[in-house]
Amino acid sequence: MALPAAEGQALTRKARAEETRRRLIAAAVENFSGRHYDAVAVTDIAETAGVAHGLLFHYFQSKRGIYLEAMREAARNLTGAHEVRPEQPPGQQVRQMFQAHFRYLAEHRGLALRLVLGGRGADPEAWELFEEDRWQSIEWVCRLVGLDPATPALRLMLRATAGAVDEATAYWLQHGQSFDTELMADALIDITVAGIRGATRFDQSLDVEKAVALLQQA
Amino acid sequence: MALPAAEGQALTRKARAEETRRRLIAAAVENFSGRHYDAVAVTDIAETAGVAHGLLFHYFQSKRGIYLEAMREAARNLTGAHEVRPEQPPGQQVRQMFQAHFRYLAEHRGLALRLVLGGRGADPEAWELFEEDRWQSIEWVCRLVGLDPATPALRLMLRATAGAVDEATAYWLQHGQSFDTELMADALIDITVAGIRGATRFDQSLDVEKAVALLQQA
Amino acid sequence: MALPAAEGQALTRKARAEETRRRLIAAAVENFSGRHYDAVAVTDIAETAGVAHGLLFHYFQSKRGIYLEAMREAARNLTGAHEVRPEQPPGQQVRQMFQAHFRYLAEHRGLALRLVLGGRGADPEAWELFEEDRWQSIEWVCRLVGLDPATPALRLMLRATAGAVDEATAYWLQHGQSFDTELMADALIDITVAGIRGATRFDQSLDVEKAVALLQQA
Amino acid sequence: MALPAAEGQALTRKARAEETRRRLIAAAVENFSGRHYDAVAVTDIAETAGVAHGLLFHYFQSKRGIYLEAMREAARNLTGAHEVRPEQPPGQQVRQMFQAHFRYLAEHRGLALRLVLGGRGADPEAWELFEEDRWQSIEWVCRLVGLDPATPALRLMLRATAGAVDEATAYWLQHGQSFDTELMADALIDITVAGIRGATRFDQSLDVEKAVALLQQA
DNA sequence: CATGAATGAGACTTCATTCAT
DNA sequence: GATGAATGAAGTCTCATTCAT
Repeated sequence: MALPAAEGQALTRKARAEETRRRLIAAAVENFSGRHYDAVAVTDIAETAGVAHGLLFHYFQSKRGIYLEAMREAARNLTGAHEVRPEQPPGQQVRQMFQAHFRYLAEHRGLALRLVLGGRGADPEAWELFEEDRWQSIEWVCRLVGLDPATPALRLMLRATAGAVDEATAYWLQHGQSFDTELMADALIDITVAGIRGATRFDQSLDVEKAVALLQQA
Repeated sequence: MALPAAEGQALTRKARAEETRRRLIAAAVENFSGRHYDAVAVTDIAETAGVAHGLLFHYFQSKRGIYLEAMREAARNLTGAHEVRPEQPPGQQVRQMFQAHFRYLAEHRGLALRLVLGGRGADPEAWELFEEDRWQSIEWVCRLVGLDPATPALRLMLRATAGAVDEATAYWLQHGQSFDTELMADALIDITVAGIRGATRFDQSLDVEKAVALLQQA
Repeated sequence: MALPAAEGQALTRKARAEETRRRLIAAAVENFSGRHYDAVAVTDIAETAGVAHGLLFHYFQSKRGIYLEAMREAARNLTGAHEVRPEQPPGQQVRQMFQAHFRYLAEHRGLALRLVLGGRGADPEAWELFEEDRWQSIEWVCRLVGLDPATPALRLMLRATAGAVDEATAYWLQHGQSFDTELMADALIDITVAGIRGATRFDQSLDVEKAVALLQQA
Repeated sequence: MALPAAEGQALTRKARAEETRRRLIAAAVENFSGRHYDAVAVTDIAETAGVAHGLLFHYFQSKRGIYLEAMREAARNLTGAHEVRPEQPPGQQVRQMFQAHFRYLAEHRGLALRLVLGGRGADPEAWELFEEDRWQSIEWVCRLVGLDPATPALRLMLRATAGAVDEATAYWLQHGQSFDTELMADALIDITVAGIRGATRFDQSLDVEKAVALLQQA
């Protein structure tokens, strides 16, 4: 009976540590969402989390360490928000994904504008984390509509299309979200279709019409 | 006889000063193209320009001062590179503009990837400078094909389209520029057309077919 | 029946605790032999010993505490290595002591070069521990050959002689131990003799010839 | 007439900077003479010199930078103090060198006990600076009495002898300098002679008697 | 106009030490 | 006895900015 109690205490202690760690990551996401890397001081994060700044080094070794951890966390959350109903037709799923994307970023404005849409200039290593997310979405769409995501021309055009999605999102967030997300999803599918069709200019062996039909099928 | 000599010297001094100033700005563009704001030290710029770092404050008051001046210079150069032949049909002019854009950024890779395509995260104030350029290009296209650039739906979609252009450019620069710029221009015009057409989803009073026809007319 | 069991456990616990303590001291000697005081972190020692660093404070109160304990241990070991056969003639015993000294330090190179021969600059308090050893050796030699170790001139010269022994050892360790230890012992006895004779320059009442004869008698 | 004035001012400015630099080095020597490397804070040195601590990095890049510079300065000064009259017989010159050595270190007690005699444990790199000095002295003595300083056995024994000199100095400094430096010089020459003679134990082809005679010739 | 010496705020990081479990 | 989370002092170093010359 003493043993379970000890175990219980041990768990409590470990759990509390894990909770502290989580608080630090959350504080980091919050701070880095608001200001860029160099403008955020380690002390700020510790203060936000309500712990001594030394603890941050105990858990993450360095400022960059917690930064990347925070970015990974943010990327995981964004990916997690993309869930769609797989039993629906492809066009519907893509539309749902776009809308989920808008919704999540609208709820995390700072994170959206600074980290997700912030651009490669701020921090290439962190950018890569979200870039990987983008490619996974692109490949998911390709598989959904039967296109080979390895085709260079498609990659170019779909990446360009993703840029359109990002800028549309940014514009939307910065102008009071005064556009209907359903219409935005549709309009961005239009652009995606144009991107896919445009790819055939580079690679005339591409057959995209079936994919286009699937995307446009409401 | 003494006066003209003095004037001559004054002119020489002024000219030399102007030359120093220019060297400093060039050095700043070079440095900020390679590393982000906080990673560039004032000393680095002065060293690149071959002057004492104190002089930089004489001309530009602060680090941020020379930074913005350098960004303005870069934006001016990019805009200047967009020149097209106004006697040609609109579609041709847009295509030429795209190609000039690619060409200039390919010749200024660091500036392109960090500053122009670097994203709003790196430095919002600098981002604004290039953002203004983008809007001028968008408005120029609108005027060229008879669209009202004040239409909100058009602004959203054309800004999204510009995002596609930027990401296409970035992808192109990062993958060995292994796509034909003429084809890229055509494919991006396809996307632009899709963007313009997509705008009608938000605003059914829009009539874009004449504009689309002008753009597509090779 | 329960009591003996409890006693057995208590003994086991005490023994295990003692073993942990020993492991910590050994880990401390190892670490301080390789790097100087400030370069060794408490965590390093705990890691080497395979325990939590908090435990170190339970046993030794402070970093300096375990440091001095480790130095004492090292000094004890060095002294312990100096054992000679007391039935032999004095000169032989001194020669044996020198050789034992070489042998022990060769087997504990890090400890030798950093702690024993490291010099008073590194840490005066630790230096004192080994310094005391030296004086005991000096006094042992004096007694062995019938000299009064309290004579100031002798103390000066014999301490100088000990310096020669140390530097000879250091040189030997740093040059591949490529000198025969027997010859080194003889040569250092020569220097010791010169030191003893030199003492008479300061104190003409000294009579050292009998002592010298004892030392030189092979 | 304006030009010389300007030059004069430039010189003044440069000279003042040089003076500041010197003050920093002097402050560093002072601080490092009193406490070991890690116990000295950059701020302490700056405070001693009466300047902002940032200036120290302007001149010496890092704490270690100024440390080594200070050691070099100290080594230079010690070497400079060794001047002897070259027209005198070798034995006399060696005796004079010893005495100059004592005198200089007596006047720089902290530097002597911590840096010169401080030992290799404190900082190997700094130790090397003084070690080089020692070898130069050893080679100077060899040349003076016609010995080949490359002989391994001689190197071993003379380095050991130098250890005797150092410890004699330390003992002397720590016991009120209550021994006549002339007698000390003579006694240490005795030890040196014993060292040189001892070298023949390792290398029987060595002929040292002429050198010994030169050294002993008062 | 030009220099670069001098300043000092502020950043990251390390680490001995404490203490609840 | 043993753990390791948590603390916070202290230190090195960078760098924009000022200013006398």
